[in-house]
Amino acid sequence: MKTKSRPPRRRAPPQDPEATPGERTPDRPPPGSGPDAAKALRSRRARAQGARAEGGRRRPGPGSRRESSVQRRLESNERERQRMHKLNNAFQALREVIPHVRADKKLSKIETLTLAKNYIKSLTATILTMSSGRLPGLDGPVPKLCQHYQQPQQAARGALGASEAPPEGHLQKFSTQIHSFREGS
DNA sequence: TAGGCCATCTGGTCCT
DNA sequence: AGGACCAGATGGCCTA
Repeated sequence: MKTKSRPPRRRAPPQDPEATPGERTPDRPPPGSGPDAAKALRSRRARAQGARAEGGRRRPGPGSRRESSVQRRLESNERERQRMHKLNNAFQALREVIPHVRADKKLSKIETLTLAKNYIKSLTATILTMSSGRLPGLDGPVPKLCQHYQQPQQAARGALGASEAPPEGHLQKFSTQIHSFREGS
């Protein structure tokens, strides 16, 4: 897909904080309408959505109160932006420690998470394999790691009836995934 | 042009 | 009460 990282984009100028989402694009139906609305109302998300769909624009109070609420919204937007920037920095830090083949191709977020998960699994499997190889004088943290990973996971497998890949399977899966990402699938 | 990915805005809810 | 978190909505950019 993407072959190179893009420069940071600047979004369109901020919307009027008093405008409801439905007002932004008249060509899309307001959220919460349609056959799924009744079911969705039960969830927390849907309740929020429903409130928005009502289009109930709060009557702004006197000028100063309106201004302060606009100000609060802008501050809140800024905090949210900062929060997302921190999240993106964390994603970037994660990308930098995951080995992948195409250094010029920026991993997407979902690719980063998926590769990281399988990378951790493969490293864990490697450690477990090595530590079961009767290394002399090995009584440090590795046997503890063995216990930590083997016991709960076996218990969980038993409980869920799930079939987990053998240790070498993780490495295989990770390597396969790297190559599939390289090929852009 | 469609689809994927992303940044940003937004309002509800949770947490301190 | 105020900030953090969350997820839906929206629109821009890019590639196939």
